[in-house]
Amino acid sequence: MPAPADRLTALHEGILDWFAAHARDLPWRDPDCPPWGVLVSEIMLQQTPVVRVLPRWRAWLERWPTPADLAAAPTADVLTAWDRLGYPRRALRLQEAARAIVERHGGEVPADPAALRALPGIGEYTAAAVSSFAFGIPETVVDTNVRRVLARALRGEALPGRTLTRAEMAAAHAAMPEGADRANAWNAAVMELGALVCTARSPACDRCPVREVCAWVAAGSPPPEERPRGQAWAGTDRHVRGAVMAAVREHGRVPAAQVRDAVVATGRLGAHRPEDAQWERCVAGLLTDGLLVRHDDGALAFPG
DNA sequence: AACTCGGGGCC
DNA sequence: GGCCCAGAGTT
Repeated sequence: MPAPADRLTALHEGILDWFAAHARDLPWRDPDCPPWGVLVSEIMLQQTPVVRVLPRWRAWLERWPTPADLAAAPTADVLTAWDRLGYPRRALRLQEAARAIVERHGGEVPADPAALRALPGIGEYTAAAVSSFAFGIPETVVDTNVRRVLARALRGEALPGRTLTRAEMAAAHAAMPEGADRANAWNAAVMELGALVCTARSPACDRCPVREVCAWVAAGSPPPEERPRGQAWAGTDRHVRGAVMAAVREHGRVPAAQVRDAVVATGRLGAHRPEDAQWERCVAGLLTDGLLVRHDDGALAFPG
């Protein structure tokens, strides 16, 4: 196994060359894609796989090609267009961000990571990603793919820890190659390697360009440690909230007396039948979150 | 640091 | 059925 500095050099060459040959042809990577398209893609890709984002992203950019277009749209249209991408509050934040871009930045997506970070729904990852991918500013981009690739290649760990630490960010920054162009390519390349080869469950090490210098492979590819159970799904508030949103998407407006029947009729609840308290908690939460409004007659609908 | 917040496809 | 996915915001 090489010394750390040599390993880093080998990783740079191996991953950058691999990316040049194997990168997916994603529309938001097109040099002609405007920063707005990159921003929309990053929001949609938060916790949602590429294959599900692609069709929604195309329709979105065609319908709202600039921040000003989205800022002026009825929020109900925005939520409907979000469709089933999940976490619909992201759609609200994206429209709020578009309005802030119009008000604070003259309608142009800002390049500065701090200005991006100040927009609704944009955290440390997304701010860095937009700066790097849309504007060529070599910020340190660390998503779940980057965390996993670096955990394996540099530290020999099967999977990264539960939360991103400052030490991990510093290590990711230190691992970047010199030069803005190479650093920006590196950001995309490590993510792509994690998405296509160095995957969470069944990494394709036989196709990996850097298996010779990977600390995890060198250690014999030890299995990950037991991790605490993730959130359950069936019957949770998230499940019920999603079904309520689906009912409103399908009908546009759901009379108060028909809410439960309409939601059950979506088929999304399976066999689960919420208790009164859960119905009320979920609808109240959606109203509080601004994802629904209640009309004077009690009917539920999307806002605006 | 731990929690909530969708949804679908795959093992 | 559990697990994972280009995370963010709140507590």
